[in-house]
Amino acid sequence: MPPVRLTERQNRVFEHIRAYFREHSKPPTLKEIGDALSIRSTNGVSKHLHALEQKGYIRRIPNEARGIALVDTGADPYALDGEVPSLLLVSRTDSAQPAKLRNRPKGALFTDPLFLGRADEDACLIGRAGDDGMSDVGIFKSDYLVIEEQKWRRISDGTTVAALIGEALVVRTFSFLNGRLHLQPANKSYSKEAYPPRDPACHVIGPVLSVMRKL
Amino acid sequence: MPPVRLTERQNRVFEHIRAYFREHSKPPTLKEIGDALSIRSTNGVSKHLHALEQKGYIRRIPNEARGIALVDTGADPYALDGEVPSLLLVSRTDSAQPAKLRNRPKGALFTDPLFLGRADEDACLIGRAGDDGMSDVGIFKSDYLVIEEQKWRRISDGTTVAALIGEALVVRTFSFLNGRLHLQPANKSYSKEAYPPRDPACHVIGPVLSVMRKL
DNA sequence: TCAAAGAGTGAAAATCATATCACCATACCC
DNA sequence: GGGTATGGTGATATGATTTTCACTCTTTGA
Repeated sequence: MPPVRLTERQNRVFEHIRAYFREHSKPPTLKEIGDALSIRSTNGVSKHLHALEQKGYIRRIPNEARGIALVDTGADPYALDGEVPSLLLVSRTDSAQPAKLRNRPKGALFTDPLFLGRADEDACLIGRAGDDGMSDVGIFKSDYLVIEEQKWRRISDGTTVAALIGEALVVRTFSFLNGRLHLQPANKSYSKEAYPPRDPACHVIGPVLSVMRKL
Repeated sequence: MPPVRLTERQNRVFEHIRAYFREHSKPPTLKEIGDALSIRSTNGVSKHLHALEQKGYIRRIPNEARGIALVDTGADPYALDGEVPSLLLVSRTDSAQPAKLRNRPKGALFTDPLFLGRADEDACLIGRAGDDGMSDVGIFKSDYLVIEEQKWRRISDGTTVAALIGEALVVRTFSFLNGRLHLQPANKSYSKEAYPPRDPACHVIGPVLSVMRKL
């Protein structure tokens, strides 16, 4: 069934919710909607929301503060313009799906060949450090990392690598001992971890070639 | 002030907020964060949020349900037009002849506009850190530094700057007090120095915009 | 004309969320 | 040993927000 038409007033309410979302990245309260549209009673607003929900424009979560969700089917802002990227800046990826690493890039950064060393440009990508586990060696959360994608078998012990652990991209010192991948943080307040090969909770992307930080 | 480092626990809280945002398009409540991280008291969560706010990772809106906002650190959609900026890599220069800084460059590095921020490309150059005076904040000897040339009078106190002291190019925290230029290292084993303006032994080049390191 | 449906008021009740208090424990540094 | 930072528990107070109830008014279509 096609979405039912909105009355003029209902459309105003709906548009205000979208505008509020754009500005605050969260839903408004009933009172805030009322203030904006000069509706003094939250109940008046509540009835509009009920109508919008019936007509399929929003979803409500009962008894929850700001429990309004847009049912948006619209196209997401794929702001990315396909330029001449040097290295892909990869987005958050789950360790269970490492193949998706290059899927939805956040962008691309021009990178001088100096920072790639001898590595093949096409094997390199850029990620951002997800924690401060290596802050003792000067690699901090959100630093930009030039990573050379490489199978863990070819990485020698003691190499600084980037790895996905769950949804986080972290930097660690790599070693392979007793049939397990060891990821050692430099910072002792972080804990050392070891995983069996092919554990979906852990994917070693490859050596970190360079680190870049915007101050 | 560069963003202060997060503890492992604080990082977990921060990452959970981001994950919640991705999934629900709105901020979580204190209780929801607590449930996810096994913190039974909302006060425990509250303290984490306070720390995250102090360190500049989030912003809180007092007395508001879900009053958490992520401080925009995302890749700036700086849809820059033209070429890839190529910055001069300067060579050793004596502080008494700062005008010679660009004279016999060692080379040039392609540098993504992201690392220049709003600075004018032509005012920027690249130098290499000459000592470990800022190793405590993750800037090490021989790191590549993107420096915006700027007169010291226009630099505000607390800015991280590059300066020539004798023949060495060093990174320090700048301040101007009692008619003297103060250069404060982050590392305690280095000594703080102060110079009168126009002392040939010291030339402040300008703010350090970015740091890059080949591993 | 009369009954829905839309739009709204005002207030109280119920629940959701945040803020604040006191107190405990561990680690680390001087 | 004392001070500070971190990471907690649990209770309670104070707001913030949503729900519900009773009632009014106008528009609209059969």
